[in-house]
Amino acid sequence: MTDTVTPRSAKGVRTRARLLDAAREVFEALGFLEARVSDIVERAGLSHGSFYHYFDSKEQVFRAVAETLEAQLTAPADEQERERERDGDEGGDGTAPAPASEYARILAANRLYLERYRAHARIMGVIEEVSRYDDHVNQARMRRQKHFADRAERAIRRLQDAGEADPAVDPGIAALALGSMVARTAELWLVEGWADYDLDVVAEQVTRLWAGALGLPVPPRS
Amino acid sequence: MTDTVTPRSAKGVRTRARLLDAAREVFEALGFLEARVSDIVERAGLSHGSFYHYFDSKEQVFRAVAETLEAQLTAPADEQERERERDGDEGGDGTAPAPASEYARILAANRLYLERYRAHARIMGVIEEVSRYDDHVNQARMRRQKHFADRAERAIRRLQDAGEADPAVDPGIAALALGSMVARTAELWLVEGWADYDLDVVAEQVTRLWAGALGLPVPPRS
Amino acid sequence: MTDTVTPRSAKGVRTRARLLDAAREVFEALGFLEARVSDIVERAGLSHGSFYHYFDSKEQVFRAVAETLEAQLTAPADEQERERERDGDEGGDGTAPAPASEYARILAANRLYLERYRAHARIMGVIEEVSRYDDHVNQARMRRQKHFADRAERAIRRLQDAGEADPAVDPGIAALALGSMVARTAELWLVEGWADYDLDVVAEQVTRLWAGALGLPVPPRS
Amino acid sequence: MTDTVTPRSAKGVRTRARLLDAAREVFEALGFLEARVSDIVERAGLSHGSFYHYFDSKEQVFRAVAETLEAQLTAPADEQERERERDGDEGGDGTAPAPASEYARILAANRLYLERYRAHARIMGVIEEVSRYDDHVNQARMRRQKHFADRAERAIRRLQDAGEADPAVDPGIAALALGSMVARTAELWLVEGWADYDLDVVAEQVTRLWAGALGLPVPPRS
DNA sequence: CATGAATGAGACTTCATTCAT
DNA sequence: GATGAATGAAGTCTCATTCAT
Repeated sequence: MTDTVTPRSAKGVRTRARLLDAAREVFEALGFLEARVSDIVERAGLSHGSFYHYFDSKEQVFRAVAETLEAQLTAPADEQERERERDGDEGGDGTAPAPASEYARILAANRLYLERYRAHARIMGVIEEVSRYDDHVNQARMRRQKHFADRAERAIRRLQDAGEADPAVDPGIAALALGSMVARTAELWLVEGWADYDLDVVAEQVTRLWAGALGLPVPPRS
Repeated sequence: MTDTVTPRSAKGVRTRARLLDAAREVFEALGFLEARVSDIVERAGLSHGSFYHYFDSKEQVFRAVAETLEAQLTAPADEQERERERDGDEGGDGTAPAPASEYARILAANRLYLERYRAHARIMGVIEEVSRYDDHVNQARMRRQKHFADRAERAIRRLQDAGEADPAVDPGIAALALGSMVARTAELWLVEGWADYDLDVVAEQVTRLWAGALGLPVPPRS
Repeated sequence: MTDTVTPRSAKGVRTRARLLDAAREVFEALGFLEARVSDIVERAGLSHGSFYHYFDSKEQVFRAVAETLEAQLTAPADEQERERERDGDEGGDGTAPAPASEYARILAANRLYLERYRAHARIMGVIEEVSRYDDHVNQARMRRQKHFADRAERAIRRLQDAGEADPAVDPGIAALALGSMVARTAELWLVEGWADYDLDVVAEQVTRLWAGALGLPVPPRS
Repeated sequence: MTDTVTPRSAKGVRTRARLLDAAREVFEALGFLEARVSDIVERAGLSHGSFYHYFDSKEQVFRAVAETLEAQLTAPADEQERERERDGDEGGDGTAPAPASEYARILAANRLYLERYRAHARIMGVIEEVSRYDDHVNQARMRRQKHFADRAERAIRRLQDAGEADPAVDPGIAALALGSMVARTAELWLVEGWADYDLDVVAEQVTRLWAGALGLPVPPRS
């Protein structure tokens, strides 16, 4: 009944990190079920004992991997990401980014989501897998969905109140549906290999659909 | 390596069907991983040997269950379903259904999809699970997605050619995204218990979003 | 507890024969352990039920196959075999066979043994296999060995009494050893593929060794 | 698919050895097919897991057991064995052993083979069994045969060149046949219980036959 | 005579986890 | 902190044989 441990020494911190890295790589390569603790410790160059010194179980190490991801997905954009967003926004003619229209705000959010998803596509696929049979992971996934849905719902209400969005739209259902649209499109495209699209194009298209769905004005053909 | 068998007698047909039914029920109750072959044969009142007389493995029986489902989901609407569609369409005031406007057609398809999904929600959730680690099941799932996406893509092109849908929309991406919207909304709502919505409302809302996304006219608030 | 049956009708006789033939072919192709009753009935174009109508078990059908073989191996030479023996005996110069010298008699017996072994090499290999874990089959094999050993022992005694064979040889041990020599040589050569020898050469060589071992005169280099 | 392991610690070495010993004993008592992995681990006082930590399968542990045996059978005689050889050689009258005549050399080799075979008769019988359906084991057995046959073949050629052995003998076939004689005699005598002979007598007799077969001088009746 | 559906005991094997060093 | 040997529960699958029709 060795209790897992939060490392106290610098060496312990490094060992734990090695295990986490190895775990992520193995899960990416094999999925959760195929991955064995042996694979993880082998890749980390450590022993079984060390693994269980830092983690309770295979499930728990996966949760640790997944939580890191979830945090990264819902974090506010960092400077680098805001930079890329401006680039993607300026269109082909090199003009300055549009002022923060509603459409532009949605586009920025969608781009950010897709970029992050793409950066971690493999492990996102495994999270989709594991969330089907691990409650903890599923709850984390649901929290993320809710996070995006709540934000979207508030935005829709605001736009309806401002007379810009179709008042016949149910903000709750619309937030669920539009978030689902982006999330599953990302999965099918980036995990399942649905087709070989360009990220800018996909971001623009889903944003166009999103805006049109709410009755917001959409830009003409670019 | 005992060869599985296609039943040659009426009794065999019945036994195989009993196993399939039992398997579906067990998978619905326990999910794929938790389900044991013992559970299935116990419920079917048969022996292990009988199971392996008809199926190679737990995987294979699940594929058989899933294929039945996939076929049902993509089949054309039967009379009963068309009946329900007319009921759902007439709104709360008992007026006649709208003539087959584009909106009405999309609504009908979405209602049908959601009704069928709801009728099999449990096993649909398990299919989502298994498709993450079984290639066969995943391919069947992908075929279903493609089936819906192709139909949607053709419809979008037709509408664009007729000058009714936004020509700036990419039909391929839009078909993927809108199909994803409905599919994942169904999953989160009916499998994950996202919220307790009314089917008519959800069908109307996703259809409104779908139509708006393409730039089609949407009805005013009902 | 269906008792096996000695077929009464002509049809039954044919069915049993089909099963025996199929069994021999399957055993030759797969060995005993790998062979399944399913393989046998499939090849015979019959059902499991039919198999157990005529045979008690997989062991028993093998014993039936083996017994047929054993009988053929120990039977006196038929006309055709005596014919071949004369051909092999006459050497390259077409002269008449030598009169029945002792050497010639031993050669004839060894040739006959090797020819029969070669004609059934596959199944002989399987008999060697099965006799290691089936008492019945082993006893049959031992009876065959004893049959040859007894004959050889009597011949050795006779030759010793006639002052032709080395009196220091123990007839019992020599019979065992020389029989073993021919039997295992046949197995290694014809079943294990030890080398690609000519039957006439092998027969001549083992006979030469056999005769020399007993102190009998051997012919000079042919 | 857990990788088996070469023990890294002294304890591991001991455990692996315990398993090997237990396996040999169980195989001797039950034969290969009847032996279960459970029997082996029970006798070793270990768990199933430990077994599969060191061996892939029942087949593999048998191969390890067999390889040890094969090595012992083909090793050069140790001091103790040479001692016994001298004892056996001196005959009943207590005279000194003959100088290393060819006959004496063959006798020494045959005695050694028979003694070793007798010391491991049970497991040798099981090796004969298993080699009929396990390619690895069969190949090891064939290597052993070839080892003895090659040695014999070289000796025969040497004797022929020296004008001592019958030049009409084919060295390859004779080596196969005489090796077969000793090997199968040992099996029938020591495994199948053919008769209750004395080892010295059998060694002397097969050597007498062997020498006579090659046309070498054999000692008169002892 | 023939069919083929049904049986069921039991062996092998995996791998997450524990524990002595 | 680290090692790796040891554990053992649990589940899949095979196939000879039986039996109802």
